Amino acid sequence: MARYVTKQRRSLLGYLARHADESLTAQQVAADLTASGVSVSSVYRNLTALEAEGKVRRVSRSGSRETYYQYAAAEGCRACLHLACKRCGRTFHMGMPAADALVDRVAQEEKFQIDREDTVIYGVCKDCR
Amino acid sequence: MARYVTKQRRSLLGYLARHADESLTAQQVAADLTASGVSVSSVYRNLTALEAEGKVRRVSRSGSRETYYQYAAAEGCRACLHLACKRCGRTFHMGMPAADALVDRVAQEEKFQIDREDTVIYGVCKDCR
DNA sequence: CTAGTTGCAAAGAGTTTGCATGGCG
DNA sequence: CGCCATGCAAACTCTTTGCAACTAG
Repeated sequence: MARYVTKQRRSLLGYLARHADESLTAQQVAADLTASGVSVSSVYRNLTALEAEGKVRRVSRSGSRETYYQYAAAEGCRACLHLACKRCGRTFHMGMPAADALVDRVAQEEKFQIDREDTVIYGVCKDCR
Repeated sequence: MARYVTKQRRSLLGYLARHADESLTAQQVAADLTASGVSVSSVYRNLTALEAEGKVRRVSRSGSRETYYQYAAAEGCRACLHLACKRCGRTFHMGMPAADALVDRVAQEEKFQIDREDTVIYGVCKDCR
């Protein structure tokens, strides 16, 4: 339970917010924040804490060995599906109507209940094509 | 690079085929095959080789730190989307019509080109609800 | 016979943890 | 002040690699 607002935690949140639409490895975050005077262990510990709090999401790119972290900014973020570009690494939000339609359709046709929070759809965004 | 059919490779393929609808960590595979006289390094090396050959897919479950491997059996497997149950770990194939519709819709509405091979949709299957 | 493979053990990479110190409330 | 959080380094876990022996073709 993170009760204290330490400067390290603030640094991390600030950093994540500034990279809200990217997915970063713990390594990258640690490397960048170490320069700002935050220890590696603090980065890991806070990342874990924030994930438990739901403020950060842990995604994983296929083909890569590392785990990626991503700021779970907005509230509505939890209700929409995410599209991750394999080229630029940015994340996009799928429009609600489209997302709803998809979830409903799969539920009906495949009898499979999609978990919006955990699902990340990979592909190539319009800018990278 | 010509490939030899060694007993280790055969063991691995057999094992994977027997667990075709599950996703397993390299660890699990290694542990089980070690008992059958296959060394850990061979498991890793063959898993990597098979992934390069496209016979095995590397997926990753959100919330988990490890990488999961899964047998990419059928050919048509490459063209359809995958649904992974978070409860039982099994993988299902999304019917082609539904998958096509989804890919097309996202391409149109979001201008995002989905990569069917890399995308794994998480949720709960009908048996686990 | 030749080149791909294997096992083992040592080396790496990434992440976690114990403990004394430091800082928020 | 009491407690949680931080740093640092050691500990760990998972995966990769060097090398000599081995084997499929």
